[in-house]
Amino acid sequence: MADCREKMGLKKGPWTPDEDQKLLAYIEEHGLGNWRTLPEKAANTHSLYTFCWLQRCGKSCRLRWINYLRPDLKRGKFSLQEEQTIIQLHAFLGNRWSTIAAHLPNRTDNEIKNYWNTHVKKRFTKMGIDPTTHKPKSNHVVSPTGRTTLNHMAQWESARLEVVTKAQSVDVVKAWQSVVAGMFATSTNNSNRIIFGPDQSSGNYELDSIIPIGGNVEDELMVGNDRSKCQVPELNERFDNYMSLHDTTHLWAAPIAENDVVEGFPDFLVHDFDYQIDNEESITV
DNA sequence: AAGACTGTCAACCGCTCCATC
DNA sequence: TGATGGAGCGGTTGACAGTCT
Repeated sequence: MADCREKMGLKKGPWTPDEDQKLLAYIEEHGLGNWRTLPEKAANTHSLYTFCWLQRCGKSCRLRWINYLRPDLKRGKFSLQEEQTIIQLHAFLGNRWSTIAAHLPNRTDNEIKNYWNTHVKKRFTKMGIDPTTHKPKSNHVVSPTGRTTLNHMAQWESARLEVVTKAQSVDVVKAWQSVVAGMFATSTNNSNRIIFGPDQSSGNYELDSIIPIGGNVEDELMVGNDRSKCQVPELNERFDNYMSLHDTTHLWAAPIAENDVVEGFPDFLVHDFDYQIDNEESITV
């Protein structure tokens, strides 16, 4: 494939400012359209910036535009809010970077993916939390009280819960909470609750296209009368993960003993966040 | 000072999805 | 209804910068 492209005279590797200019000029003039034929069109256009051929495949052009040239892109360090949103959404959606990116305005899926892999994933691993499942690793070293690692988790969880309360604009978070609430609701009054339902067109339960519908929890989600089981397998799994974190509350909510350090991790301090979490009192849920 | 190591991120690759014919 | 091709996605790579020894 690459050889074929090279034979066709198409270039790969880092983009030059000149190439960026040509691509921008073309998009400004013609708008976004057929990526595959764009380089040919750009090359044939008698615009100011097309004296030279844009020797890139359409795919490369699309990527360059989406990840770098788009004018609405927000570049630079992720804010605390953004990071927490990513963690929250990842717990629910997994590696669906494009879906996660859709909830972070002006950030690209590639950027989020990179951030996850280079920052968050590493931190989770250090905390003894499996970054894939968001569950504590079973073989992670803990103190004899079993409390310390959980304390770190608790602080992360505390921050996470904070964003749950703050990030009301993130509809997936809201919807997720709605499901969690719905699963344990005993009231018959469901009129104001958001409920997941099948995609209207396909009839499938699709996490990418979660839509609030009216109706009854039992009809749309539950398996028989069992409120602990959802008809969406992936949602069940994610919900289990969510609950597994909460299940530890009775352990880590207890007062922390002094000098309670993680064995084998002397440098593993109160928390290893890049950001500050106020204090340990905030742990209680 | 220099080589080794590590972290970051832009870009690529291969695959799937989906629209069109 | 199957074939085809374009768009988009997620995993991976590699270049480069920064840090360590």
